[in-house]
Amino acid sequence: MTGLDATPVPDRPLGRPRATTHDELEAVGMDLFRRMGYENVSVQQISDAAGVSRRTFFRYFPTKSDLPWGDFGLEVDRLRVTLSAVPDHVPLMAALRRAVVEFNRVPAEAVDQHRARLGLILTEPELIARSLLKFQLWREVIAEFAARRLGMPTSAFLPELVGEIALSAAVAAYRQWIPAPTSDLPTLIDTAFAAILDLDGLEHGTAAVLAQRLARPDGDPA
Amino acid sequence: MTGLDATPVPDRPLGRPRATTHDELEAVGMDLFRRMGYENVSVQQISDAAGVSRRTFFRYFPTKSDLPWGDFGLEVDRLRVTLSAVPDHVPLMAALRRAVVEFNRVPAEAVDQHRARLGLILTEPELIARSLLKFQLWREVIAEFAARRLGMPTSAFLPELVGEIALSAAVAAYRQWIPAPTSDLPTLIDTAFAAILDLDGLEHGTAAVLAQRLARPDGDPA
DNA sequence: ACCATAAATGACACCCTGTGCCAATGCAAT
DNA sequence: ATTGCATTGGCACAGGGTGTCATTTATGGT
Repeated sequence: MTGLDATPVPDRPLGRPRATTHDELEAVGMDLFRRMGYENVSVQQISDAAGVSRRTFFRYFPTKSDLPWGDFGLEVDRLRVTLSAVPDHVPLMAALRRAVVEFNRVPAEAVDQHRARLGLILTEPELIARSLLKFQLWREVIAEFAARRLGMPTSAFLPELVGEIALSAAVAAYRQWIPAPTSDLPTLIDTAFAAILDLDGLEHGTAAVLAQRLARPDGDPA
Repeated sequence: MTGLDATPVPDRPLGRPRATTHDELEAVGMDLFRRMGYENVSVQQISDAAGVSRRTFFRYFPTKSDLPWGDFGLEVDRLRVTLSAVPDHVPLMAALRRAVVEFNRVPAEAVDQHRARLGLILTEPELIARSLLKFQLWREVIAEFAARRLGMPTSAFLPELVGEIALSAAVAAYRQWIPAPTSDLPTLIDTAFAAILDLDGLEHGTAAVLAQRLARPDGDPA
């Protein structure tokens, strides 16, 4: 050290260097899950494949079922930021619709990986169970926004209901998207919101219109 | 037995008599949960308290987290029967609204117990997780009905979405009802449906009307 | 009375997840 | 070299859940 340049936070401040990363464990784990099925892979196997002890795995992920979720907290923050930037003149449901649609727009090259992730999450029973816990954060962000708009506390009935509804739209769209490689997730979600905003119309022709919209190749002339 | 009456299926056809029942295990378990907290009670403790081996517990319930659900499959069947009896001229959402409201009407003397159950289910993380699996059956029944009405397969987008929406209404209502001993569950659920059917109106006065409706003591002059 | 049959129980062994605890490791600064 | 420190790995342990098998407790026939 020549002692001139100040490196107050030199990326590894102190102590023994890490033996792995969240990303590596996640990659190794997802690979094993895809090849052998989620419940046929033990944490021991993942740890071995990553060259790390079982104990260390649990220092990076609180649970085996957290693996497929990546850093979901960050994603949720992204949604919160998006919503906080919405101008006041945009109606509540329109704002949510747009925000949720954009939240689920993934780069073309990441689509397959994302589908695999969600497919696992909404297929494997243990992960389905876990998803409700994870999505609580997401719902909370929606509820906060609705609460601001309606002038109520976040925990009030209507904000929480709006959070549930938005999540319903997303999850229903996920379920359709996962097994259909040609479908477009943002379009599905937008359609879900359209349906929700005209539930009473479904029996009177709206359903047919929406179904036709989904049948089109990709463009979304709404 | 004087030996005259024919009993072709005498309730216990053969073999060693059962040492316990679902109801007994459930009662014993729920009592322990209430006094010590769900996660502080082991299956061993429940089994001991019921005078049965741990192994036998798992012959009656597949999981510790299934205990608070009673015979949910039967409840779901009840909902299915209700819906199948709805005349064709009743609009889709009106039928669901009514059916879900009635499904959640419990006799006055069972209210406290039911609240305790749901409170546990929607409070304890492990049980929250389990709830999604359980409610899948419930959602499926709603989706079946919507599918019939819309002339689509049950697994189509819109029927599944309607199932999600109905569940949202119920769950949001549960969450408000649990910590509020004076609130009325059917009224909350009915209000949730009212809100869902007029989401765009929430910002323009509907929210206030609904909130006021809930503030009233009990009667439901809709 | 006796014996076959059948269903449920209990005991045991086992694997897995998740956690607390502590000594060993590897790197940086002194 | 020594010290400081975060991370690792090993170990023991509680608890959930499952497969297996001998044992128990009834019924029904002879």
